[in-house]
Amino acid sequence: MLDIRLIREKPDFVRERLATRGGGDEVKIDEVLRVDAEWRKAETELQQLQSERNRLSKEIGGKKSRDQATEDLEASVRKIGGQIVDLNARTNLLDGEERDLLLEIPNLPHQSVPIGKDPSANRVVRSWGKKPQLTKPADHVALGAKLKLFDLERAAKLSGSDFICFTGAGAKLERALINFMVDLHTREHGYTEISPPFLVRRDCMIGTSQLPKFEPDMYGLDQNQLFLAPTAEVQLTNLHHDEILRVTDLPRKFVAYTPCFRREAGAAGRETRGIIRVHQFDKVELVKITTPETSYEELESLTIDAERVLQLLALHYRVVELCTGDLGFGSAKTFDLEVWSPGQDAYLEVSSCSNFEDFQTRRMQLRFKDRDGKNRFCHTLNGSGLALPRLFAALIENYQQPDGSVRVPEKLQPYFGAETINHE
RNA sequence: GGAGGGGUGGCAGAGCGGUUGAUUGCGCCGGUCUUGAAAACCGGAAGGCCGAAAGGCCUCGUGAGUUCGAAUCUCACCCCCUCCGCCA
Repeated sequence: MLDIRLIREKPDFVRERLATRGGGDEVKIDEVLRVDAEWRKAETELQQLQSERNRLSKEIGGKKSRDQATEDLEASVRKIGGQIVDLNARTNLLDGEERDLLLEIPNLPHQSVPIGKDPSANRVVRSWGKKPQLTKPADHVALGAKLKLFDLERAAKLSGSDFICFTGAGAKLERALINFMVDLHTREHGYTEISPPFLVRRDCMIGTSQLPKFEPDMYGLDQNQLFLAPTAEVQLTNLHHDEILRVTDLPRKFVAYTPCFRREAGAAGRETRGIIRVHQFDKVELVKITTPETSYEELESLTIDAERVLQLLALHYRVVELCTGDLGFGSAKTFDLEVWSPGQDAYLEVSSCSNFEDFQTRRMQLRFKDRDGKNRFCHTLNGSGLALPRLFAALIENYQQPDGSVRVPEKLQPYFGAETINHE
């Protein structure tokens, strides 16, 4: 949520920054300002009446204690009371309207973000490793079938299309990757491991800005008013919502492995083959809660923490800085990690590392007391570290051998318990 | 599913119709003392909104009600906890 004061003071600046996203959201600013002006007018009027009531009530109290008549005063207060009720209803209505509008406006891109309409304007900031030399590489679907690593047909029996059922060595590889990543981030990168619930309340989903705008993409349990979390970002970022943290407690760094649930309503055919885009997938997520002063350094280090997974697995990847038009709703700046997929002959997004600045914390009232004793909104960041199905796919494609087996990366062998994955 | 208890400032915990936006303890910040720290002592600070400012307003889970006046009384809702039952 944007700061209403910023919108009041620099509406042109806000409009201009929003326009760089290309979503047309800048037109909402006029509406917000109109409602805000109306609300403030009503609020001021309301406060004057309340002030008057307080003054008269105090006077009544004084007179009563001296046994003096108060009928006239009481009548006046009653009259003011009626006006207050009406005006209060109005300010509440306007206030709610204003908040609803603000909740649907995306974050402002950071000044450093390249301007652009679509992914073609994204900027590759670095790449690591190189593509493996493979002649006619099989893609993960073929490899998975041959080695019986997952079974999409059987998954469909259970849950419908676009679900994965890992099997045998595939299930074990998935589990090995999870443990490998969580251990790495806890032992070497200083994150605290969390194992959160997978169902979350509506207000948490609003806090991290999946709602209200993206409700059609979410799985919800109407009966219980709960949602299946689409990413552990929701749980980890909301851990401290409605709190005032001490500055000495920051930054907080969390890592969690969780399944993630996405309806992806209307997702098109592109990039959906095999296990690349599914309704449920596992992910190891990194979240940081920081002060505003350090959040951009923390974004750099968070990205590097995620990259480290790919480096240790010796997988070629590149880091892409998203342009304004490709930025997620709440993000001010994002680096995507894209791993090389020989089978797709393309790069696959396996992580999205973003700084949300105070966009989420303003929604969820997450603050810290700074060294001057002033309460300020924290900054929040998150990134996958990493998303599993795509990492899985890239891994087996990159490590496939001429004989049809898959070699297990050295660092993963202690977790997997073998050096290769062979035919049964 | 059944029965009960409770939601107050960073935390714990008083207050139960009128200078109580709130006693106190812990924690926190500043100071004195100390080589430094601890202890002790003194002092400071709830959150938010409107306003250029002066100042004003709101908030004791949320909303409505009673009242001249509500943290305090009534009702509804939300949330948390305990016990019993069922269950992994």
